[in-house]
Amino acid sequence: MDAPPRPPCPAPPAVPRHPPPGPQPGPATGDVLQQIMAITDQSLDEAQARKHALNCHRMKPALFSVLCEIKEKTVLSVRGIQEEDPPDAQLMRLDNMLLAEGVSRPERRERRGPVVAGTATPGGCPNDNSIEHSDYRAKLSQIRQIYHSELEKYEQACREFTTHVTNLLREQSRMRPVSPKEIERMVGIIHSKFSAIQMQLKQSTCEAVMTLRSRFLDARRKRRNFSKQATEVLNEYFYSHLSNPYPSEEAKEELARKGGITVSQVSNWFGNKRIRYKKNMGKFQEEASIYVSKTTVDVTKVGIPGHQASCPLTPNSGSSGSFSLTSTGDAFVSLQALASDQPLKMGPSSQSQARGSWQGATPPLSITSPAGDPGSTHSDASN
DNA sequence: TTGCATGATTTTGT
DNA sequence: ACAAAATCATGCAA
Repeated sequence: MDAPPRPPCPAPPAVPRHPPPGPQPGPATGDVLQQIMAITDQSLDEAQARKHALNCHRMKPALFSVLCEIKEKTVLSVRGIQEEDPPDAQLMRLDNMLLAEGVSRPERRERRGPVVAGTATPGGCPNDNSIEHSDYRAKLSQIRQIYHSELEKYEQACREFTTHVTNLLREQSRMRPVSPKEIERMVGIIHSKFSAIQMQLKQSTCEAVMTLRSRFLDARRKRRNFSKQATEVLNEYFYSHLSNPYPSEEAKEELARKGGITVSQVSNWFGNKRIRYKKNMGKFQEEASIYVSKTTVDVTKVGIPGHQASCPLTPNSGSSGSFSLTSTGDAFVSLQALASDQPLKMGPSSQSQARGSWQGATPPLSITSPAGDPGSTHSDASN
């Protein structure tokens, strides 16, 4: 039982001399109650004086303790109903997302390169997305700023309101029983109300970030052509493995690293390339001759084909000896086939299931005449 | 403005 | 699950 603070009271008695109007319910308490009720009708000064007089009334302590007792009972019965709710899962989700998006943190000055771009790109892949990227960052920063300023506002308002209510309750505790616990509870209620508002803020911030993301980072909407470096690397691999243009996972990773693109982009590229090449080989004649001859030069420069270190990009189907020697020799195979104008034949083990569909498409390229008109030479192959 | 090139996604087949 | 095929949407040169 916590006794409420009592204001200092110099003179004990001083019972108001007002003659109570009407019939009296009790000798002294009725009188006091009447006076309390009348306070609201009086002027401020008069009420203040009356308040002081009541505070000093000899019955006040007794009355106060009765009030305390009654209140304790009612409050206990009320309090059992609603206790502090469990940590909100929704709020946690929002917090996590804001943290992940970098909105929760005040402001970070990180100057890191893109995630996909490896450090080992000698040609230096110019970040195609830099413009969009900075635009995105600017917008994100704007959102972050708004979020933080609003959050600060809410927090300040919450603090002010809490202080205000606390003071008010402390003030009132002189007149009615208000335990510190109750003040605490009230503060808790205020905080929960304000955190509900904060949650709304977080929610709308999340929505804004999502919209921004979809607008700026949707790769399909913001398609950028690959850098020359990337195209070069991919084409080199494609034409040097023309008989089996299915890079293994490791090969894809290496290609991605060399080209400064992602592995899935490599996969996409090969998917597109295979289908488009097959559809219209004539159109790719020139390109093919360029890359094949390029690889041939490389091969001659490197020396004996078949040396693993000379070309780490081995096709995934090259598990047996046949591919260990064709990693670079693939160009040779192609060349031989091209020279003899015959479709390429791979080892039986290396050409299974899906690859079969490619096998028939392997072109009888004639790189001996790169400038030759493709339409006349291979019009049959184009469909 | 238009048509083609090209990267990404979706659908379909195995 | 993976690849082919179809389709979408954008980039870019003429």
